Amino acid sequence: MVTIAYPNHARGVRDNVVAITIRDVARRAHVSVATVSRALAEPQLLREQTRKRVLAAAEQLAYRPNPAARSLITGKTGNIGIIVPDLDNPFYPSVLRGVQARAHQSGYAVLLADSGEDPAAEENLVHTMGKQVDGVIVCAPFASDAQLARIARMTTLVLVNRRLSGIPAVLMDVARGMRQAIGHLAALGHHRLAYLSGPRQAWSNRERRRGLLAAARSHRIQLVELGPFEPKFEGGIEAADLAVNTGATALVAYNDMMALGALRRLVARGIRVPEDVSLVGFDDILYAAMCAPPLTTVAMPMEAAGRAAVDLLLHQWGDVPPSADAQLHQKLASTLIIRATT
Amino acid sequence: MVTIAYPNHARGVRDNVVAITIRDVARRAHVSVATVSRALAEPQLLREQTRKRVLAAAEQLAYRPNPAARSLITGKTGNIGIIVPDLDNPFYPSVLRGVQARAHQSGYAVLLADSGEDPAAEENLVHTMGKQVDGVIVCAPFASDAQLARIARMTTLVLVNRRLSGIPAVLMDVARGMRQAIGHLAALGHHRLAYLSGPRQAWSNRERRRGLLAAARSHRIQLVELGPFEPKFEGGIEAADLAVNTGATALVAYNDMMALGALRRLVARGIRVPEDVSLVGFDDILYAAMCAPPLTTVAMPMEAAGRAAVDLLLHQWGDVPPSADAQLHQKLASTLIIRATT
DNA sequence: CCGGCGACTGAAAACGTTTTCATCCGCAAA
DNA sequence: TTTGCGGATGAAAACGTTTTCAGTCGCCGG
Repeated sequence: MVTIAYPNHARGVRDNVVAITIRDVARRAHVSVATVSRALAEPQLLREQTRKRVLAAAEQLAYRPNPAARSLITGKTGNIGIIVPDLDNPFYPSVLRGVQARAHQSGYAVLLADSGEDPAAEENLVHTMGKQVDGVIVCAPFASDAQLARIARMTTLVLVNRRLSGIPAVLMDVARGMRQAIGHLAALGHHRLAYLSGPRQAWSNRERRRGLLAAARSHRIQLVELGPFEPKFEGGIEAADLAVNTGATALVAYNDMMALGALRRLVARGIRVPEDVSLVGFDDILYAAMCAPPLTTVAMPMEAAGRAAVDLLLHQWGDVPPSADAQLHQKLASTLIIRATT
Repeated sequence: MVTIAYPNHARGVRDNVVAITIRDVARRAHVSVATVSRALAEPQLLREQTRKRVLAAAEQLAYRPNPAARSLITGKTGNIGIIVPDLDNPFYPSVLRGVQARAHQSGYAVLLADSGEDPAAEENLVHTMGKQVDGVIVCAPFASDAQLARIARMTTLVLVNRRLSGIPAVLMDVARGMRQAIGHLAALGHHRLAYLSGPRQAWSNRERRRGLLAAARSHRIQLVELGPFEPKFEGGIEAADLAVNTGATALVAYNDMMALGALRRLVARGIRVPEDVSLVGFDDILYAAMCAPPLTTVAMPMEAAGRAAVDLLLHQWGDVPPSADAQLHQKLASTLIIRATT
């Protein structure tokens, strides 16, 4: 009789690997499971000799605690969730990057969800993540205040780019960047500019618009508002077509994607940038520096925002308030980056 | 005596919400916990009357099973992990998007990790994710075969853009796109072209190079290979500078980021694209369509790859072989997208 | 010599599920 | 009437940890 050995991958690969538990380590180190647990979590409670013995045993067996079992009893998961509206917008991968880096650095894993810009989905996702995470970072330009408040009642929450009373948030000081931008434009001699608006309901659009209005007033610059447009390349194209008829000599777009669309459309129509029309974007996504001509834009510290969001979570947990500033709202500065479209 | 009510966020917000368990539901429905469990997992085992009663109770209490407890006993987590080398490269957010969409659709959550292009980190991350996930999707251009094999022994694994015997993978048929690209270039009258190489060790670079060699030979086109360069915008700039001296009339870049860099550099040096030099990229990232002139590129089905990767995981688990093709390696077609740089 | 204290360790409970096994019931077949 | 059987349900074990509580031991002060 011949036994045929199947290649590993024919069956569930790891089925042959019997998971090794805390009990195995205990047995090998001749101690109780409690001692093993302590050796890993609170080494100072153990005699040097015992601790070493346990640690050695754990090492030899390549022991890894089962997170489910641990989570079951501690109520902590060691995970943080992040919900983004649209991974296609380069803005979000950037904050994601910051989140993921800081989280791993603090020993947390990251659960990602893409809401597809649907506020209802956002709330659902939080439900689904529910007990899987210790807290959630939410980028939700479209969710209503009520929805966010409900979410905050279910889990520890940090908002990104959205201010809501009582909920910790990472905000970006658009006013500052906007002042710089308008000042820059005014210095170049522009008197009339058009704002290419993003979605009306988007919190950040309202915020940027507000900053723009204030800055324009103080510089006595005429302001035309166009839109709303889809906050994407296509939206920018559409916006540019409308903008050329307004007599504006400078365009400020809701975000870089739109600015890029506008730029391309203007060039296609034979309008020179920046000679005929100046253009300013928002965000400073990677590609802003890569297009031709490179885009003048107000840089948002996206990665820093991601890190700050994680810090705010840690802070709420009293885990490790890494930067000791106990602010409810963390405000990050935005800066105008002058390139070649102005 | 006056009791001061602290605002919710001053303490752990959800501490006041006592988690409701399967026992609460059982009590309210006047059944045992076993019955509740069955009502949710195997409804057909219960009398209609009982089932309804339990479901109603669960609904009223807004009961959510504790995933940790469930995972502890079933050994399944309902999570899948994905490891990407660099979120800054728009390629990966795109596959991430596909992964996340398909995963959620199948009831799985997604754990994300960014390895920072460090193969050692990749292996570590898999360890860390370990029992947190049921399987892992890995985009690891730099990891060694041995490393990947080790990983495959620890968990269910699917590779993206990397072929390794015995490990399920999602591959992209670069040869096809490459043939189209070279055919296109040949038809335009090019006789001598330069390949702007990406990192030598990167599996996909070797693959693309191989496809290019074959295609060039069959079209009797001279080929100059430059590099390796950093597979980023800056690398493209560097590459362009070198390429202009080779007498090549067409450039094929390892990826779009490099192509974009090259494009910008060529234009900056007064070299007209495509009149003086043609340029072909790889990937079809979002920006490829947005730059000026829009980039001709070989489109990789990134989002589809993400979805396919999840399918391969499901398939290994026998969970729901959604598309019934039981292939070990899923090969997705790449297609030349002709825009304005050729 | 005794009482007590501090340092160290073990036994066992607890976390919230799923799953096995046993029980109960009604009904059809003998 | 008995026997057996299948369907519906419950009791309890099990999953792998952490944590509480109760020891045991050596030593110091009285």
